[in-house]
Amino acid sequence: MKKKKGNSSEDYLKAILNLQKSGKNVRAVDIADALDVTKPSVSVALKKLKAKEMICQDANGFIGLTEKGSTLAVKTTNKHRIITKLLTGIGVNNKTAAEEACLIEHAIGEETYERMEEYCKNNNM
Amino acid sequence: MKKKKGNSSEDYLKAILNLQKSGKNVRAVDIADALDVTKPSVSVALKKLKAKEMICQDANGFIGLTEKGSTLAVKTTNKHRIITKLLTGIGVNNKTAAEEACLIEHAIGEETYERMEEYCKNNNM
DNA sequence: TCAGCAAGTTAGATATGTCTAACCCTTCTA
DNA sequence: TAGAAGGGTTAGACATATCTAACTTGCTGA
Repeated sequence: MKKKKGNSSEDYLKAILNLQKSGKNVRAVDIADALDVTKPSVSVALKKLKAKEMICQDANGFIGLTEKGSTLAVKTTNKHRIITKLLTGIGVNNKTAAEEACLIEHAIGEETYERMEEYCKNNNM
Repeated sequence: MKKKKGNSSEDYLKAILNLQKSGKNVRAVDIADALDVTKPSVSVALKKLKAKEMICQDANGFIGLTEKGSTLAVKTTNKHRIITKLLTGIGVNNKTAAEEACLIEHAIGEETYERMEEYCKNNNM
């Protein structure tokens, strides 16, 4: 990942979910690499996610999503996927679409997300 | 306007352009009302816009857009309009579409904006 | 004429998120 | 076994945007 900084909690959760899918134990450094931020940034962000009971971290530093965190991570990931799909659908290149979807996903609410899902379904996207 | 805060320079320019269109002289308080922020917030924002030569303010406090500011304001307004159109096009209600377009417009670049324009044109939106 | 109000500004604080510097631990290795 | 290397955390600073409090200025009305 690159350029645009200023990640939100959801970006961190999304990254954690993504790393988990790759099968390895997730550590803070992995997240730092994935989001292209420094370790302290991750450390601070994880502290907040713990306070919100979104993640848990064991004695070895391995990070896991709680029920709550997982739900939000999945939701955010789905939003991201749908927005990317819509953008590429109108001709935006894949790379740009994925990057901008990352920013747009924080701007859209439940209603818009649902309309987007319907739109994709109705248009076989 | 309501809810979501954290306006960018572009939001202020857009508001100024919008107020100008209504035909009255634009003052800082008008912007504060339009964006639902306090006078100090506007004062600080305007100072930055002046530093970037986006606006000018006469002895009476009346605010005008410079060539540079006007160009950006128009561009941003167009972005906003197109995004709103696309959102309502997939079934999002007008109010939500307008509010979210305000946030999304800062997330999309030139390429995406052009693709959106083309899409609207090709679909008679 | 003087009090009061509207408009604009500055100062100081809060909230996010990021960075560098520095420090603590643990494990690996020469 | 001592030092390097890797992982994690804290402290302190910067940038952005917002707010409240307080001050200045100018106009208006009794």
